[in-house]
Formats: sequence, structure tokens, C-alpha cells
Amino acid sequence: MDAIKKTFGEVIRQHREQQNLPLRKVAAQLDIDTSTLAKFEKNLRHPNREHITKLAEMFALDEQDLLVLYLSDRVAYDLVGETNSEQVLRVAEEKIKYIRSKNTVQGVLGF
Amino acid sequence: MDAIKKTFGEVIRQHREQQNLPLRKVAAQLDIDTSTLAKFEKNLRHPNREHITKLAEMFALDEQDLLVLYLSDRVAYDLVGETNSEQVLRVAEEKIKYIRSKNTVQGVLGF
DNA sequence: ATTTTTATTGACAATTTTTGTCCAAAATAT
DNA sequence: ATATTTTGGACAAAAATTGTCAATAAAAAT
Repeated sequence: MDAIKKTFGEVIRQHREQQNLPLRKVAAQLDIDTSTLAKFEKNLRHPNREHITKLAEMFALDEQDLLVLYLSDRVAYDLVGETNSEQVLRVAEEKIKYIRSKNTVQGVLGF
Repeated sequence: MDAIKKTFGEVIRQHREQQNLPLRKVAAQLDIDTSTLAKFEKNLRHPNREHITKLAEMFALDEQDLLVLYLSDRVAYDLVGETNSEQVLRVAEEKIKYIRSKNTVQGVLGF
């Protein structure tokens, strides 16, 4: 009920500190600069899928949960400045369902 | 109940055709190339806020509704490929509320 | 208290993405 | 048939994003 309110970066940092790992070590595993990881933790740079996967592994987190955390950050950030954000989310949900119901088959979508 | 399932581009085109306006005329008002407008209608290019405002004016649409239509397209497009899109939307909604409750004042957000 | 390690941050070049236009071809209307 | 409209690829320009470096600060260790 509170975890939901943490950002991707906050969660990553929390876990890293819990294990007393310096940026250096985690960054090494991700094959990135410590600076880049520091920015992930401050949400100043965006990790890619591979980064997310590796971070989930390292901290024994459910990858899907971590992905949801990350994606919801982005959506929230995009919409927090919009007055109608709730409506946007509701309409978006309907649209996603609708699009999926049409493209029952593969992944590529005309949209 | 069905309008929700239309994209921004589809709606714009619908209204333009209803009024028998060629791309040329609408594009002129927006001060863009006909080709650009054609792409807006096919969701191959993104209009900016000013474009949306002008389009709402031209077709006597509620600007906020049109904006919701446009933003929800983007969110839907971003998430339609994700298995956990519904969860993402729910978490995003909570986050938006949370962020707003913290930044009760102005617009700039640390995030 | 000094040294060593870690974290922070801005600046930067490189890459990627997005943008709008031009142009030629296709479609439609007159 | 001619004129008008629409389409879509290619393109350069602009904008956004990326990851690193390097200098600095902060923290921890000795």
C-alpha cells in the first residue's frame, strides 16, 4: 500500500543499500557507469529492458513487478501535469482492450 | 460508447470529411503541410497542443475532450504491447495522486 | 585527521527519435 | 481528360535521450 508510491529508482536504491552494495558493483553487473546507475536511481535516466531484467535478478525481485513499477512511473510522469489524467487513463484502458480484441493475432499493430 | 474506440486521427478526419473540407484548407489554418495533416489523421505524426486547440476550434469540439482523446491514444499505444498494462494504469493513477498530494503547490515536479 | 572509497552533478558528444516538408504517384472528383 | 485531393517514401533539421567523463562533495575507513 506504500510500495506503490515509490518510484523505480527509489526501489532500486533501497534494495542496493539493503545489501550494502556500492553503485560500483551493481553498475558493473549492468555494464554501465556508476554515474548512469546513480541517475537510474534518481530517475534522471531510463533503464532499458535488459537493465530491468538484470536488476530484478540481482535483487531477487519479480521482473514483471519491477517492469510495472518502471512503466507506471513513466505514465504518471507524462500525465501528472494534465488536468484530465484520470479520464485519459480510463479511455486508454478501453482503447487497449479494443485494439487487442481486433489484433487477436500477432504483435505488430497498425494503430 | 463507440467514440472512445476511435483514435485522435480518425476523429479529426471524420469531422473534416463531414464538413467536406480538403486537407488543404484545414492544413492552411494549422499552418502546416497537407502531408503533415494527413499524417496526423493516420496517427503517423503527433500534433502539438496548438494544433489540438485549433482543431478543436475548427470542428467545434471540446478542447479537453480532444486532448484526452489524443493523450489516451499515446498511453494506449505505449502500453498495448505490455502484458501488465492494466496494472500499470492502476499504479500510475495512484502515483499521480500521490505526486499531486505532495506538490500541492506549483507545476514543476521533482519526481 | 588523512586517506580511500563512494556518491553526485553538470557538461558533453553520440545516438536515436521525432518533426515537418517536398515530391511524385495514386486516387478521386469534375 | 483535367483538375483536385490524398498518399507515402525520403529527407534534412530539430529535439530528445543516452551513457560517459571529470571534477566535486560526501561518507567511510583506517
